[in-house]
Amino acid sequence: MPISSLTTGCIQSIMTGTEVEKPVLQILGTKKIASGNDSERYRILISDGKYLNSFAMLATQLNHLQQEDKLKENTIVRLERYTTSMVNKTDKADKRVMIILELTILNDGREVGQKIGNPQTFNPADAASAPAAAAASAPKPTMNNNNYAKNNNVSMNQSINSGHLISPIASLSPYNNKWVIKVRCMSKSQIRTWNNAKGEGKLFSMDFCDQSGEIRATAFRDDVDKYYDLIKQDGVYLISKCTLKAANKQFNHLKNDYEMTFGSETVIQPCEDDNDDSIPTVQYNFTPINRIAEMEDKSMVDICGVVKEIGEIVHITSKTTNKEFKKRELIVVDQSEASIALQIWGDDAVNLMVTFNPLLLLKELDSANSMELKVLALELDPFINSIQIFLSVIKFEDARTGGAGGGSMSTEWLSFFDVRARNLGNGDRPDYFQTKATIQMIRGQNAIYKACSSPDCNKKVVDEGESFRCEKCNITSHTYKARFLVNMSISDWTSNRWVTCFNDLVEQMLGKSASEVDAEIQASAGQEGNENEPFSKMFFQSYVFKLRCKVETYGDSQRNKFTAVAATPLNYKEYNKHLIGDLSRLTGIGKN
DNA sequence: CCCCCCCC
Repeated sequence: MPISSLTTGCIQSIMTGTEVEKPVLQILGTKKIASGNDSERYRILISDGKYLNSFAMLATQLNHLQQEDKLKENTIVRLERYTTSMVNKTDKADKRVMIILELTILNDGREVGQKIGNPQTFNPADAASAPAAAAASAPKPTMNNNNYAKNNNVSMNQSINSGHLISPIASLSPYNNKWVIKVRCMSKSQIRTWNNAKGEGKLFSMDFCDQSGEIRATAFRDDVDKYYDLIKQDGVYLISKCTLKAANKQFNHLKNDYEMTFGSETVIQPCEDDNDDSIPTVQYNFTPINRIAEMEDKSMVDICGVVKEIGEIVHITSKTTNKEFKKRELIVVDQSEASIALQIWGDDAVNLMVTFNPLLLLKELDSANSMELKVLALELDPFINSIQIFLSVIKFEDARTGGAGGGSMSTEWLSFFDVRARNLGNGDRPDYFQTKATIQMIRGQNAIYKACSSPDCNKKVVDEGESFRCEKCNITSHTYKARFLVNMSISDWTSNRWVTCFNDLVEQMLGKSASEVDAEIQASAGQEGNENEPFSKMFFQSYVFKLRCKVETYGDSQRNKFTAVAATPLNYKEYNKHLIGDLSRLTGIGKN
């Protein structure tokens, strides 16, 4: 590879505001800028052979280059994209810094082996006296047609801009409050309230991006009302006068050392053109679903998949905080032919259906061909809105162990033998596992109970003959709601257990509602010994049971109580895949 | 100024 020649003298043009397209420069050094936390930023000493520029920074998305040691001394690079920004220093003149957004390495530092030319530190004061010389020696600098750079020169709305140029997110810091950023909203949270020792209030936060990076912003209290409806996902905004502070990396995974807070001074102006392609849309880095199990707990992943199953909205009351939650679970599959349960909480779970087309999505169940999935996910229009949800950065709970908090499809396969051998059910929290099992026996007696007729209450009522009293709702009604609560003995390949199966699962397995069965039983009242008959359809059916077990104490005896939380009809293709996986793990034969 | 992330 011949050594590339540098764009001699271009630093003068760049640092005085003239844009040079794709300049070729030599790196003479890199330096990590001290920062208060584990996020890094690198300053680069860069040369055009004539001038040195030490006010160049690497956009954080390029940090990997430094970490991979690709920016060694003497390396020659071509800047594919960069931007400059005026940094205001109160005691001195404004200073221009250069932020490198994208570069190509032309020659390795060792290959070049030396500093090219005898570059001198560029001094803007000198430039004023001799501007022509450098421009003449540069190989035809042309105006940079890069959109981002162009935007820097667009005359912005004076009301917020006060004549300042658009700054890249990467240049924001707590020491600089004279800036306007032009950003796209990548995501917006729900409104959340808090109530603690320090007081109460509400907030929402949103993540913004531009070409240089990303940053989180949070609005509190009155600002929530002011801005919540204004900020829309994918919208482009001009924003100024926020407070910056160090980002708390524990909760904020964006690539930025800082995060910002809206205040009374803050000005936000929506841009007319949300399609402005100078401001990037959300960038994804997809992880195949079958790799998630290998990742560290609580890792952040982007996934690209389609919905295989859509759960109902479930209302939950937290046992620790007594707070009400709404949840919906989706099963998502991707090209890796793996699936994972995706939990969607709060209003997101409710609003999901609005843009959802369950028919189209469910169609994938039958033609689960990995090649087709990709095309459908990316190109079928009705998918796009819903798919966006999965494309977003999604936090999966412990997908590996299937223990507390695991998604249903990531639940560990364990036999009843394993469960006993591992002493499961003895912890503070219940244990979850799944096994393929066949229903051997069903206890028909008391398989249906009379539940409170209020829609959200399933509590067993006190039967007062003519009326039914719910002690939870404190109401008495003349009607009740029949619900299943079935005990059945199920057997896997190692052993059998009595498990409790709640209403929805039994209705699903039986294809009949508890009310229908209740009516049948009433109609044939008096016939003894036929209690199991209504359930005969379920006998000897096999399912993949997802089970919860927890040791409970009854008087002075303890018993491991098993409850079915899901029963999926056997999909032999999938189950065989699991068995083949076990075989290859056990024997080392097969997969790599 | 939040920082909770729930449940079966």
